[in-house]
Parts: sequence; C-alpha cells; structure tokens
Amino acid sequence: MKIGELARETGCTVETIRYYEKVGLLPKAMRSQENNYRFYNQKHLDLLLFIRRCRTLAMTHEEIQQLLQAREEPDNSCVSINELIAEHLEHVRARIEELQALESQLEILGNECHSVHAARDCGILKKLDEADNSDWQIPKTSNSHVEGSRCHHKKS
Amino acid sequence: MKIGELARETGCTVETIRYYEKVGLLPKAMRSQENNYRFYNQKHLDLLLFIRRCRTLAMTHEEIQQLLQAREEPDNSCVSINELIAEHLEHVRARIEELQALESQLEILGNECHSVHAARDCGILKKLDEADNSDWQIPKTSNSHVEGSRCHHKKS
DNA sequence: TAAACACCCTGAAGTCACTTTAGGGTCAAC
DNA sequence: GTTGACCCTAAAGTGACTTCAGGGTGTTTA
Repeated sequence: MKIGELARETGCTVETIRYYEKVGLLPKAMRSQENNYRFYNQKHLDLLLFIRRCRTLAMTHEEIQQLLQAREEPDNSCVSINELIAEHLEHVRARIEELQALESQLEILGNECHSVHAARDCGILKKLDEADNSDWQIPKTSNSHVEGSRCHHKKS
Repeated sequence: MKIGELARETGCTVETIRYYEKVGLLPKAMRSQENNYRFYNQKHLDLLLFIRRCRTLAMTHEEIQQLLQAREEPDNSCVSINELIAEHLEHVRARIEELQALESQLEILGNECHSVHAARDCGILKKLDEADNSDWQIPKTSNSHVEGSRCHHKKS
C-alpha cells in the first residue's frame, strides 16, 4: 500500500511516517520504479501500529527503539521490557504530581482576585508581583521526560 | 547589577535571561560604555521575578505577555486576567486527566507480563503487537498547551 | 487537450522554550 | 603572563513533530 493508505490505517500523518523513516524509527520502504513512491507491506503496518501505540503511551523514540530491539530478539529475557515500562510509569506519575501541585497553585492564585475591578487592584497581579518570595519556591522538578517535564534525559 | 547577579537573584540562567531579552519578553538592558555589559535595575528584577513565577505555573510566553500588558494598564478591567488564569487552570486539569488515563493504560500494560521469561512470551510486547485495535483507541487529546499536550496553540 | 483535484516526492525551516556550541573579550588575583 | 570567573554574540541543537517551498504523478471532467 502507498503512504496515504498506511497513514489512514494507523491514524498517523504521511509527514510523520516520512519523519519516522528519516530518523530510523521505521525501516525504509520499498519504492516503485516509475515514480519512486513508497510501498508498504504488512510488516511495516505492524511496526507502525506498534510505534503509534508506544507514542500514545508517551514513550520517547529511544524507549520505543529499545522495545523494538527486544522484539527482534525473542530469546532474550523480558526483564528490560518490564523495567522500561515500570520506569516510564514512574515518570508519568511524577508528572501527574507536578501538575497537581501546579493546579493547586493556580487555584490559590485565582482566588486572590475575588471580583472584577481595575488591574491595579487585581490580587492575581499583586501576587505575581509580590516582593516576598516565600510563596514562590521554585518547584523541585522530577527527572521525568514525559512531555511537560523540565528535564530531558541527558545524552552524554 | 550585572547579568550573573540577576540570574542568581531570580534562580534563572544568564542564557535564559539573554533569551528572554532576545524574544522581547524582558526589556533590553542598559549597557556599560566600556565593555557593553548588561546592567539591570530594580524594575528588571521585578519583571524577571514576575516572568519566572508565571513560568513555574507553566504559562506560555504569550500568556505572560498578556499579563505583563495588563500590568502596564492599571486602569483596565482585570477580567482578562481572571479569564487567562481560569483557562490556564482548565488546561492543566485537562492534562492531568490525560496523564491519569495514560497511567491506567500503563498499569494495565505492565500487568500483561507476570514474570520474567523470554521476550517472545512477554505479554507487554504481545499487547503492543496485537492485531486487534480496539484496546488502542487513539486518545482524544485536549487543546491544552500545558507541556505534555499533543496540541500547540495555532498561530493562524 | 487543459484544468482540477488528490496524492506523491525532497529538503529545509518552523514550532516551543530553552540549552549548548563556537569563538572571543574583560577583569581580578597570583 | 597565566588562570579562572564573568561577559558578549550568533548559531545550532534539543525532541517530536509540523509547515513551507517547490515540484512530479495519476485520474477525471469539460
């Protein structure tokens, strides 16, 4: 099948499919001789579905590569797979906690302004402007890579 | 004060301060004549603290610009401020819900593998590879811009 | 036959909010 | 003079796409 069909089958865009091929996440497609169009078989469809499912789980490309590698080595132990999923789950949980703290802060901030008046009297602006920094501890961020994290995995 | 001092006062990096000046979020600093170093006064310190507090609340630069604008117009109504904070809070809540759904999915997936064995028998891989797509509805994503969202504000 | 439309291709740049790299100057202390 | 901390600029990198720019292919219709 051609790329448009693959895109529709997997709920993905053709641009993303080309991107995945470019970054090596998806193997290169066969090409037609007359017009160089990409052609995909069942294996590519399976792989792309796998990748998209991992993406819906907010896994990074690196994590996905690791799972794909494990999939290609069926005799190896599945310990690393279990660990990867468990660690990813911890990242997600950490991010949830961060956002819940943020939610609380925003609720408190929103309550600083009780009615509509001039901006000069707005409790929200006053709070954001206050000299006292004690209510504004910079939150200690997690190492979660899950989107929204303030820390990316180091590549060193 | 010089940029390093401002950075330490605000828990920010010099690179980020320069970046904020470049993108126009922070007004340009005065410069010394002999070596072109940036010099900052109390107003800059106040502004940067305001900006950093907004960033800890995961507000976008655009949102921060809006609040800074409101701050410069003290006679205007604070309705827009209230609305901005409320909308942002809704985005954060939406993102929390998305992540909680993701957490559930990961828990379920993790439970597909009950003990360590060969990758070929791993329930996690099987689940990610299954032909049946019904457990893999692509989640309907929110329009939340809060980091981790899959949708950015359109600029059109 | 030309136009319209849907689909395909490539490379490059843009998105967001920083962060790092590359290369160079300034200042103070030893 | 050397060393180390600090300052400067421009540009590229980060991650995962997404859009832009420019062009080709195939089918249908007037």
